[in-house]
Amino acid sequence: MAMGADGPRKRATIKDVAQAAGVSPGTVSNALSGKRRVDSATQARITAAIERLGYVPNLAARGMRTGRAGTIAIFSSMPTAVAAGAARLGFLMEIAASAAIAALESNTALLLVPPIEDPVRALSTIAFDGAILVEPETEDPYLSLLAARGVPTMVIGPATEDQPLAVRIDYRRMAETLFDHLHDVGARDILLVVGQSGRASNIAFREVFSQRSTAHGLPGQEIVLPEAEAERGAQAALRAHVAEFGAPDAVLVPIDAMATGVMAALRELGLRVPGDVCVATRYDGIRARSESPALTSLDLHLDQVAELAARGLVGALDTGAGAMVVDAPEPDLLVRGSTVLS
Amino acid sequence: MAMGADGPRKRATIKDVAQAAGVSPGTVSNALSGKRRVDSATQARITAAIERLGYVPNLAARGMRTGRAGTIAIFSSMPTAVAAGAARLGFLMEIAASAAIAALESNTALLLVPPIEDPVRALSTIAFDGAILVEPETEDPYLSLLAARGVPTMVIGPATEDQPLAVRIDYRRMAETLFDHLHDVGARDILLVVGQSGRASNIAFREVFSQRSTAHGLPGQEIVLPEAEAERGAQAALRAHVAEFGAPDAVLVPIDAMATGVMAALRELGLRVPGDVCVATRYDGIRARSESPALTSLDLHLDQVAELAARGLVGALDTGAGAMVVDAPEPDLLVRGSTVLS
DNA sequence: CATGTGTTGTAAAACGTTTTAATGCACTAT
DNA sequence: ATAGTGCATTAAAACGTTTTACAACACATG
Repeated sequence: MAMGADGPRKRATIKDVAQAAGVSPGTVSNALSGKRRVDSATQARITAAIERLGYVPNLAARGMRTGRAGTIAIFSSMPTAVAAGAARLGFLMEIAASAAIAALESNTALLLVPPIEDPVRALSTIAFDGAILVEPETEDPYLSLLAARGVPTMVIGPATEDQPLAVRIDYRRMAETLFDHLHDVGARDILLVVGQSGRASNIAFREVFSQRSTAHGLPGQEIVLPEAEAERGAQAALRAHVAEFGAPDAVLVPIDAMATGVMAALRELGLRVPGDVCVATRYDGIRARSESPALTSLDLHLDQVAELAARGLVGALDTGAGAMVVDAPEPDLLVRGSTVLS
Repeated sequence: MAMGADGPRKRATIKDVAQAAGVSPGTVSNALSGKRRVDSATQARITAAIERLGYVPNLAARGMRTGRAGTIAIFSSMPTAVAAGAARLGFLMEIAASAAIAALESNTALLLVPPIEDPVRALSTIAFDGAILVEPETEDPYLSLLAARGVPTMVIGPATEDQPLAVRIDYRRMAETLFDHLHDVGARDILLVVGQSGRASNIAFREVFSQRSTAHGLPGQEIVLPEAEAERGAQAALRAHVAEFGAPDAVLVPIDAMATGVMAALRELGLRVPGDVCVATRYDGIRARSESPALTSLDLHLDQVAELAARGLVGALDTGAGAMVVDAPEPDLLVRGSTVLS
């Protein structure tokens, strides 16, 4: 000791505080956490010492002892979550922003985990107590990994029986709202353009579309595409469809990247929106808004959804409660220029 | 021990692995980290044991020993960062998304820390090795807190002498590019609408605007507003300005929320964009794109900026290098319908 | 007086890793 | 033979908390 001069002062520890306040480390710990009463006089001495020494708890040490990291992670396996440019700001980021706020109010920080090639490595590199998983697939790799590791996981997505923590999204309701709007504005030859993967939202949209079409006695044609080349694929597919069958009255295209492709194809073909063809999509994101005309879509109330998810997860972690399933708020229709002349 | 049945199996520790492989914990640690050579035979036994026991390192324990949390945090004190709804997806989130990807490639996770009332609490609740600070103010509370705590902090923002880690943003260049574009499309009576706070970007825009206006012999009027009520304030101020001075040829309004207000006021006054008045803003975000016509703005290459910042910070943490200052890529003009008829 | 009860405080163990200094061991060079 | 040199490994000491079991004391109760 007595290391002389002005080297980078080592950070004060709880021991230093204890010594300065003339108590034991355990007492300081109790004073800090409030887990046990400490005499108000000692309490005062301790807070004074903390102040004077500029003590900041070592969170790693605390975490090792308590087994809590004080963080939750947000994941998504959606390939679109990592789209380029400003479109990167989609669904996932909108939820993340709100979840971060809600989490921080519970003294928990949010880890942003982008989709990467090697989920396993991510999970063993990053310390977190629980996870929020956005729109898991049917056999989602993250979900099974997290389950195997026993990490409490809050799913934002489809309702499943065996998922104890969830904010349930009603994709059928979305499909119904959009379909009915198109029908209301007079569309009869409605075309569905939808993703191929087994995601719940694709399935729900196809089911509802088919049911509603049958019920109204409409043709109900659909184009099913792989999600990967969403924009380009949708553009080409729509072009081909119009060439073969002529133009529909309306296109219902839940995935916004595909909606961009659809709009491009319609422009290319000289078809007017909404004069010749109406278009509606699901997520009111930057893509829907940057189109001209802007696309009719849904307000999914993602801020509320995120808050429910974050609070629910943190609550479950704190109380040890195993299950908490709530429904997302009902989506509201946002009528824009792509279905109604402004 | 011998606790009978099937309780929730305790997670395997490095000791268990060591025992199973017939070596000491230290050797397992070395095998894991690669910090020292271990014989390939023992290496194999160890990896086998890890596999068999499903061992996952306890990151808190590791962190305590190494003093590294394996995370970096991203902050911003910008009030606009927490705007409501989809507008929440601004600048900050766009940077965060890209930074998260870059960080994860270096085995570092990104903590999303929204602006809150009590920064001090956030800093002692959350464990992180370094920070990315977006657009700090002149006397930024976060910056001084982080500095006081000795946390390496990468600033994305204005160039300052004493900041060792930075991705420098050239706000003057942005102002010049936008002003010159407005001048090029024929605007002569250009109005600047800008924020009141001491943020570098406000200062740069005012300086450049004044210099350029003088150089060209233009009136160069400006409206300076508090950032808080950006949208409403800009709308009212522009209305008043037009009432007093008549309509300008063009409005240069760097803050996108204010640009929204300006557009609203122009609509209200029955002025056509770009026929009567051109409008340009700085950040090509959701607001700029959702306007009709969409607003001419700048591509700031935020993905590259974020990558530079994240990599630079992680590099500095790893190597202990104290300084790393780089320039952000030059912004590119995005000409849209608000300055040129499409 | 003996016993119980509640309140503050303490000492020491534990959490699971990494790192340091030391140990054996095989081999080479003197 | 002796010393020197690497190499692979180990034992044990940290890292800074929280928690457990216990002690000391004051006070009330029988």
